[in-house]
Amino acid sequence: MSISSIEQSTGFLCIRTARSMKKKLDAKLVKFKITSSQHTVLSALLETNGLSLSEVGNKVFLDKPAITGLADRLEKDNLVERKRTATDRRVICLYLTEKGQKLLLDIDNLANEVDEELVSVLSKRELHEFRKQLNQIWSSANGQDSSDGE
Amino acid sequence: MSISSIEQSTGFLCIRTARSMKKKLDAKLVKFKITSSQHTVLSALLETNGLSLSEVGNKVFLDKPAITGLADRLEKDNLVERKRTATDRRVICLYLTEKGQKLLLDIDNLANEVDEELVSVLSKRELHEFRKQLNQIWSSANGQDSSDGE
DNA sequence: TATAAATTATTTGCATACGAACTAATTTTC
DNA sequence: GAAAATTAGTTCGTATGCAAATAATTTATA
Repeated sequence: MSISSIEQSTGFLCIRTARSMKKKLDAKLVKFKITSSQHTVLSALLETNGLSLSEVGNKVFLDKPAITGLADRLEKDNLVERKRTATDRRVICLYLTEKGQKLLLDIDNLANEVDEELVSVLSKRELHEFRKQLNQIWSSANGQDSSDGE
Repeated sequence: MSISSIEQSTGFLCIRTARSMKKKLDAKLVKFKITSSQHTVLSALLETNGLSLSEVGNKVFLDKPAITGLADRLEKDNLVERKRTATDRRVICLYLTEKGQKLLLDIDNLANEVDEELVSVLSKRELHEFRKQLNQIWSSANGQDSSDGE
């Protein structure tokens, strides 16, 4: 009978750390009146301006309803724009507005700084390892790897 | 001028991985009709049955409103019980019910299995490093002492 | 001792997230 | 060419999380 303490669970540790990181990111972004989740969507669009909502979801790994909500709020603030495609009228593409592009460029440096600050306790080698392990876990949880079907 | 892609952000990677882990944990727990967040609260009480809501919050690192909500839902399902303390009538303590204790013992092994499964892509050494780094980042972000007893 | 300050839990308001069900549009099948 | 299946996005219900404001109670202090 193992009666595990919470800290023994790696899942708990990871969720706790992620929550903490998100909190810091949000705190830094609040002066720009966007959240970290919104920032990831904007960033995805900076790479490729004009993505369908589904494509955005695949990039930031969020479900459709979450993207719809994020797009709603970003559109309300005039940071993105919805445009229905002519060729396939089911598809709605998201585009950064002028305001959105400008905001994103302003934020870009800050976002990197915050990110570096968060992991500043790790050495370069450790950080490299850490990122690799995060990706390994994530890939196995989302790839065709996991032996436990369903 | 770095125009960072999302994957370059360690914060994003960690949040994404944590979300993925939480999703798996929740999927495994759904047959017991509790969520991973609720499970952490129950686990905290298994260690010490009878904690004030604030103490629970400190254990699982959630704010008071979150604990209030979790306690509401757990109480609704008769898994915990609220009792106001006589000595300090501001304090409300949470206790596991019979049902809660039983459920938690049933789950305990499963929770460990899921957790191990999630990190099964890492070697023992990597897992040790990974957990250490999670704790380092979390500690520095929360101004805690980075003395992880393990 | 009167009252200001601190503490504990709750409430309120906002923003995520997820699953299920729904609508609209397109593609596939027969 | 019409029914069926598929796809894209939205809506709805539930559960988190957080910040700020409230209420109740206790402690500190002038």
